[in-house]
Amino acid sequence: MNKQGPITIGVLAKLAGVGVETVRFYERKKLIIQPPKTSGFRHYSNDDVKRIRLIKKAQQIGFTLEEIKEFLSFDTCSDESRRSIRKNSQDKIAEIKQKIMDLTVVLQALETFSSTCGTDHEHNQECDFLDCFDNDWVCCSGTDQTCCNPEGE
Amino acid sequence: MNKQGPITIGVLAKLAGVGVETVRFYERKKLIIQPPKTSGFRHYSNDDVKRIRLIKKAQQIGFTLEEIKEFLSFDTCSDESRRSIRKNSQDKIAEIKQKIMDLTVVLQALETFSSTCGTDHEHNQECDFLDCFDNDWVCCSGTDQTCCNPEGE
DNA sequence: GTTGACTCCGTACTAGGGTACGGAGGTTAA
DNA sequence: TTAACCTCCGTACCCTAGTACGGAGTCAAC
Repeated sequence: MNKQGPITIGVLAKLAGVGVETVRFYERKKLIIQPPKTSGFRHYSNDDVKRIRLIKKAQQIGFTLEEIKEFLSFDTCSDESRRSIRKNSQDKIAEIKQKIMDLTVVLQALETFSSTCGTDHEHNQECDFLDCFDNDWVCCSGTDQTCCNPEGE
Repeated sequence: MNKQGPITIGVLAKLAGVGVETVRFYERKKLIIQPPKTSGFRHYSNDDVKRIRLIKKAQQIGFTLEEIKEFLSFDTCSDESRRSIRKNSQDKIAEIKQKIMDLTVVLQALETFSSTCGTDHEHNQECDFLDCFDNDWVCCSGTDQTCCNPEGE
């Protein structure tokens, strides 16, 4: 697997899809551990590639580097980490669930908004996005429609 | 509703749950429009409170201020905004769907991890978080379990 | 043994999203 | 009418997450 010579910082960066400076930055921030050096050059392992890919994935989803660092400290199932996992991952799960719910609500609002305001229908009134938000994102529906009322859809 | 006197910047900030400096910052960034002033002081409306709450909510979900600004330009269903909505909201919808999917994947991974490594079960081996990630987040399952194997659950 | 690509390190800079400062003037209640 | 508090504004500073720079050393191939 590792026949192409040592994984230097440039190789690691390429494999993980980041810049060399980013790798050094993560080292400074203790997100990855500086590996042993051969004549002054860092030689990484495949785990470091995985680790950086994990960091980037977690970031995309909305975790900060500080959170990811904590997250990565759960890397083995030792007795001492288990307590920490129980405590932290439940919080994080609740947070993610909330985020998913919020996004779902926004998605529905945008879809409704887009399929009413976004069409060429005649509208009898202005549709106020802020009011939709304030009304738990209920937009353009209900008995007393005050906005974006498409005719006979 | 508005009997307690004018909504000055401090009142607005308190009502919306942000700092005064944040309100001024949003004004500079054109996320809110500077309201008319009475003897040099800004007097806001209830819509501004809604607007800032919307901004904070959208931020929590992972939108940048720049995205939110674009988002807020969909605020009415006027003829001129309708074209913009048609063009932009479909992209935004796709983006949100992707975000929800990513979060769902991480949620499942965290739940699996938490319910195996996070329990008091005896584990026959160390559980490697990086390996779980690398294996499409499939952790502690499959025919050749290499980690975190709870006994008779 | 020189060239070119790569790596070393510290330091500086960038963009996004605020937060703090400080002097001047307005407002309100004792 | 004075004190306490609020607001004005520009500017400076902070943190996060990188990105760039530049001089020096290393390596591999020709």
